[in-house]
Amino acid sequence: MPLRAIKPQHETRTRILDAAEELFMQHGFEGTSMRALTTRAGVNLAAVNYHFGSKDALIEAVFRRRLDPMNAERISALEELERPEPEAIIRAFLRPSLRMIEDAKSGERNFIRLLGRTYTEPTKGIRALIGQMYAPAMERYKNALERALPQMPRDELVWRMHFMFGTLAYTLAATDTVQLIAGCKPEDRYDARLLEDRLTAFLAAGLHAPLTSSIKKAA
Amino acid sequence: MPLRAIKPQHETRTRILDAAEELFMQHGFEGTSMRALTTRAGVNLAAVNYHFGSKDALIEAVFRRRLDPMNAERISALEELERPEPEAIIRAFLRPSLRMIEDAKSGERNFIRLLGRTYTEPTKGIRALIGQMYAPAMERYKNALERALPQMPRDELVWRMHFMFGTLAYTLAATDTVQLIAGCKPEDRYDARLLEDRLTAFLAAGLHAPLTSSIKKAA
DNA sequence: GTCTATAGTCAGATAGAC
DNA sequence: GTCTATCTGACTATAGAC
Repeated sequence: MPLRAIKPQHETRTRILDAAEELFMQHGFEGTSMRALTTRAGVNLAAVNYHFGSKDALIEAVFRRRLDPMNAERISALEELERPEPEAIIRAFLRPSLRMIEDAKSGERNFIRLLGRTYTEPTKGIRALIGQMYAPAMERYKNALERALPQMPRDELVWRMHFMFGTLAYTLAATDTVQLIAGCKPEDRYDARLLEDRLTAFLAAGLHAPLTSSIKKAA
Repeated sequence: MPLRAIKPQHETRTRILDAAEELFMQHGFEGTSMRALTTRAGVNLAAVNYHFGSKDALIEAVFRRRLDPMNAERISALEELERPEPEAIIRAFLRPSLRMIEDAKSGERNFIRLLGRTYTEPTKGIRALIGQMYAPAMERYKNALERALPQMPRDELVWRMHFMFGTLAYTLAATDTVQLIAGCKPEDRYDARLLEDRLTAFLAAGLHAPLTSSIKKAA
């Protein structure tokens, strides 16, 4: 049997998802037309509506394809930790997303940047969707950090998790053209291991920051 | 002379800018039509083109109105520091933007959320514009932190500034509907002073985080 | 400076042949 | 499943009266 006979079951779907990932990342959801998208994918204009039903449903599919496995990986990485200390928990959370920036060949790098941008997406529906997909992993990580840091007021922990999440989101979304602070070594940007070390050092220190009197008072 | 005779010089301009701030925040740039915008502002459809020339020029004006004064404030706050230690530098940077979230009456709160979102905006022109407006303040803060932390490798400092910036951006952009981590006290969200304390504690600790061997090796 | 009316373009979606 | 052709609506921008 010739190899060519094994044709991907949904090649057109995949081509559309890959093109959508790239163009949504570059131009945003509203800025990407169905025409541009189907042209890039090399498929017919009507294919998106045939396979996904609508542009909105395509957006949802783009996130589901990668986000559900990524969060499943986060959950299993957390469960496999023998000694769930804060630093290890942070690394377990960071790794699945950082690994994607190294993969320039498949669209994972596109996706991870798109994701970083979408945390602050204006459209309500998309935010709700993302929140829903993250919820199970978030709940477990929150519980794990509460156990690892029993002395931390719960409100303050939630804020610090927000801060950690923001740092990751921004780091993932940043592109070569966003250089608010000049002087970044471009080659370090795609070194997931080094970035993980940098982020972990920064975030673990922030998580352990001493509680000032105003913070204690608010708790 | 009746008070009503004192009419703001460019009332229409201001109404447009306020409406743009709000709608851009809610629906993004592409998602906000001139029709929706002028209707909300209570002005004629043609007014945007008359006063600003185009939709793009309006977007630029929205940012210039608040960002230029905000960064000027950052620069003067930095220059007024007697002992420029890291924590004081961080506070000087955070304060002008956090103060805006308390002001629910004028559009400043809208603006600051819009700004948080725009750091990761896909459109190249807008990113370049924002970068340009930030450049003078960024350069000075970078220099101040380099002097305050002489033992820190320059590359690592630049990364940590990126992380700090991301944390701030995400915190500003987050709305009531974005609740990736459940359990945030809503009333704390608009307390700028408490938020400044929380952010400063977290960021200062991150900035001082010990350098791991992999980070030292990369420097 | 403000308005109406409209030009000119492009969007997302679909009907129906193959 | 894939295609062409096309519908309907919305968009930005502008011309020209007041």
